[in-house]
Amino acid sequence: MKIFNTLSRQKEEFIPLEEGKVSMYVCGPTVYNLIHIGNARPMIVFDTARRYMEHKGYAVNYVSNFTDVDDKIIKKANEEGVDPCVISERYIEECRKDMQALNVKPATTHPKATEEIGGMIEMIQSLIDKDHAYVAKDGTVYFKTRSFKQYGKLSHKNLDDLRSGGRSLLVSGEEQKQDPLDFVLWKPKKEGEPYWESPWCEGRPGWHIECSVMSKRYLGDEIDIHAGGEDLIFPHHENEIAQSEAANDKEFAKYWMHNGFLNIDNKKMSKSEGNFFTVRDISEKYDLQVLRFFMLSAHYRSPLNFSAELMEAAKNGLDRIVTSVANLNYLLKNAADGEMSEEEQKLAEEAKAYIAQFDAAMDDDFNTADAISAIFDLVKFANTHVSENAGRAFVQAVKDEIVLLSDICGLIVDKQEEILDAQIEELIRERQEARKAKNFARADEIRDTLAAQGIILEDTREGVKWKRA
RNA sequence: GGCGCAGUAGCCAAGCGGUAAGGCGUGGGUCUGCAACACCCUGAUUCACCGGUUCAAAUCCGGUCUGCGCCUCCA
Repeated sequence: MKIFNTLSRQKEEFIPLEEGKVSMYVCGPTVYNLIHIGNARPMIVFDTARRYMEHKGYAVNYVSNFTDVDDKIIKKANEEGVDPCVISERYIEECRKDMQALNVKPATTHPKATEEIGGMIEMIQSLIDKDHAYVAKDGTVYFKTRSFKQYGKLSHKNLDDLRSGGRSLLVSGEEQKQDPLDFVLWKPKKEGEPYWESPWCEGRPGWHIECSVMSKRYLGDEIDIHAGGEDLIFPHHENEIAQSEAANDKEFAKYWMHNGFLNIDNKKMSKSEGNFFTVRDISEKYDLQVLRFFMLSAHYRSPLNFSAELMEAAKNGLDRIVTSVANLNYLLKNAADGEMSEEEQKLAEEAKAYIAQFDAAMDDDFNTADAISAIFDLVKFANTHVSENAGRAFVQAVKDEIVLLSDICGLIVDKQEEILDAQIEELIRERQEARKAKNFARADEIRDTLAAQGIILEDTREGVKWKRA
């Protein structure tokens, strides 16, 4: 299995620290609002990577944090006149709901920054002790960027370039930095802000230190994979490396994975542009499986454009897979028991090639776009070779294969049959009677009535099938 | 200014040295009371452009044009 490593800017063979195990940390959202569809991309993409590694037999220890102390959370809390934790708790809950609808597996651990303050103080102190950090007059603690020789190795920047860059890196109130590139580890509280006691001042942690500490606590000093959006490469991940490696004297993460950005109608998503969508917004119009399918239809490192048309196309594409599985379920009802025929065995063997095709795509830096094409090839195979004459064992085998591959992508394609209420059942029955009597006007009328309720009827050779719009 | 990414059919998107996957859409056909589903057929002599390397290039090298990202909170 190969993974593109931002550190080397190359695909590298994945070799875990410990055989059969993967430790993975994914930077999670700051919970000051409902998550937007841009937040959803890393969640979906890295959840898929996790699922694939689990499919390959790795035990994956997957950690993803919630940043629950931050300026934006405090701002929102002040607006609503509530405690910041009311805001963060609320949006953590909402985020969990969205993740569930997106079929993103809960992480092994979802640490919260505010519950890890002790560890942060400890790490900051050890950085001070090692002369990698210093305390300013007002109690702010800064990381001494120049003290970490490899600073810039992830983002491939060198300190002097950063320095001479077009703008001044000195922000107001930060004149006390020894170097403009130094960044905050701990900052003093301001009026009305939540704070914690520390050896330096009452205050709160800087953003970067959180992830270093949570990763260390739940996964250890060295981990296999650290992932997040590409915008986090600099400065967030660069700073994490500096903190962790300076404090632990070990290589922080072996593989760094970054997903590309999601654009809306070819523009960066932003509230001011009015092209801002939350996951919740999308869920009002689509099953979120469609969003997931859409995001996996491109490579995770490529920029991805989002638009209404593209979502429609994604919906139709996903439907093709779902319909195929529904058909197989249908065939399963009346299929004959017993061994597979010789021809079926041969075909079943042939079908296994699609798994290999899928795996080969995923082994190549999680090429989900290519992997999905293997699923489509399999669907075509099923639609072509599995008929009403097929035996149960064969139908089941093909279905299991589609479901397996879809499941690795986190796509739910085996829809459980819902029980319709009696009234609708009766209408469907009445329509069958009407069709038999060649009263097509009445039959179509019933079909239209049900369609208005979001129930689409399809007449197949085996009988009437229905699905939700 | 520094660092980096991308340009493949109407749209989306793989391929990254051996002669263009897949999906959506379009049009035609089979099936069907009709519709839907499904299946078959329908598409790039060509991969932004110009040079070069090679027996061979969408794939490598150089240049041009266009679009984009990061360098500041941001997935």
